[in-house]
Amino acid sequence: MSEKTGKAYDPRAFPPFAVTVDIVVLSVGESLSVLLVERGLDPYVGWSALPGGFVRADESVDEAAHRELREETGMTEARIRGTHLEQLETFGAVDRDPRMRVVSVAYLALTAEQPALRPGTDASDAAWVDVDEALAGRLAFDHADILQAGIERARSKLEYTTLATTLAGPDFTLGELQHVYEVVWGQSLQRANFRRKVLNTPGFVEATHTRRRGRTGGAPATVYRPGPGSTLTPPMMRDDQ
Amino acid sequence: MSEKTGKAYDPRAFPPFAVTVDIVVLSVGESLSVLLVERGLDPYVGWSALPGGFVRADESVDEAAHRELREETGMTEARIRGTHLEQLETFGAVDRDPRMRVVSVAYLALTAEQPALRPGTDASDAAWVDVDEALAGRLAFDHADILQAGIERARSKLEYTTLATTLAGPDFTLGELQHVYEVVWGQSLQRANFRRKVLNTPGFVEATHTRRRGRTGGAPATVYRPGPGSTLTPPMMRDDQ
DNA sequence: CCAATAGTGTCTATCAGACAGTATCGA
DNA sequence: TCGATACTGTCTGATAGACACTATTGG
Repeated sequence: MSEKTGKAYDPRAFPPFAVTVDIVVLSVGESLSVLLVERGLDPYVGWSALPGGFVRADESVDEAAHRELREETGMTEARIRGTHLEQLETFGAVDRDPRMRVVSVAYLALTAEQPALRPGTDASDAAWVDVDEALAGRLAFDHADILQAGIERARSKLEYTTLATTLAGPDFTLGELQHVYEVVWGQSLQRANFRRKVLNTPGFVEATHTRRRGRTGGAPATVYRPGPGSTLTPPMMRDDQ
Repeated sequence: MSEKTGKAYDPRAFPPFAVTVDIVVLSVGESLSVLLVERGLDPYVGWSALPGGFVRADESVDEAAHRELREETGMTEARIRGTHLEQLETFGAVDRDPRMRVVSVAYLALTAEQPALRPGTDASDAAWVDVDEALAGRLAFDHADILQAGIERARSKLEYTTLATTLAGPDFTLGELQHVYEVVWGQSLQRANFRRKVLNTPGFVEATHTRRRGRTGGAPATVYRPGPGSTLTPPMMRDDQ
């Protein structure tokens, strides 16, 4: 940071802000869903909101995001390690919180399937909600904007990174990985072309030489795990929208 | 934002933060350069720093970024309108400012050529510095990290958006546009292929039906202006690095 | 003339889109 | 047997990489 050069500086002269983190935790099951909590306090008491909280004086903003992910989602340590967390965007409108001036640093978390929410923890009021439902209903504060930004970030990240493997779980079949793409992008892909792209991209996936049977019949599928690569060049293509 | 659900809430119980904006203003002349100001106050007095300042109580963070861009760069209104400004990333390490807890929301600005810095304004101490020099020398606070993030954002944005036209100026020849890519990416491109890509991408550029003579001989080049398109699908290709 | 830049054309390799076809499972 | 899924192969069109060639300027 840097104040306006050449002017006198007095820290107390500048308005105090509260800084929070809010986390868009996305997961792919039947459809794309987001983790929401029910607010127990004013304002917006009883409304659905993204998990999050105030940044403490002795922790960085990134650390606060990790802490809130632990405290508010009830995810196990192992599940947290398999979760991708990145900074999304900062929301700083003047009136976004009716109580006081609050700037929120939003984060995006991508995690496999639906981690079991542990009852009895701080996350006992957390629930997975279909993103379409979440956007159609009412969310506290400007959380609908934040959720929208998170979804769009996730959509574009699947294009040029291997992050879909994080959403597909510790291991997965190519059919399951394709399902992740189809659910996040909201469009169907051609099986043969999808397989060719994934298997011809070095470092995307690694075969585990085991097979998995589906529930509805069909030949058993090879199980893969995430490969060492992180970027997709050229990217996975999707129809413009 | 949302505090930890189910716990008592008292705004005064949460630590006060100062919130600043810092702007990475990039421009392409002979090489890629960044606008730096010399700090006139402690800490880091006399050091180079990114332009920026505190967010006021009655303005949004985005508004603060626009205001600082006006106040600290000495750019004319017309130049400001031709400048791209977007949020980059938020830096929130605990000890990034020795005085107090400061969270900085960094912005990236892309502007044409080197706008004349108006002496006698707040920007009288502002100067364009080669980004390599800026990164090799010392910058105040964590501004080297912020600059690095800005450069990388600019590099990737040229791949999949038409923003290079913003850096090339209100109008430009294809040679000038290619020079923007080569300077930002630090690699040379094949002329014929670059021309084909630009001209075959609908909405990238529009011919003005005027021609411009260079300084070192050569045929006069057609002058283009930015087209209505904003995204490049498929993206402009560059060698991995 | 030469150097430098603008602009065009072409061959090739790669890759995405589309789709046909075979193989292996559960019911 | 049938429905469903896994997996392979192939044709075509679009496009990037590489490079050769001509045209027009200043010196």
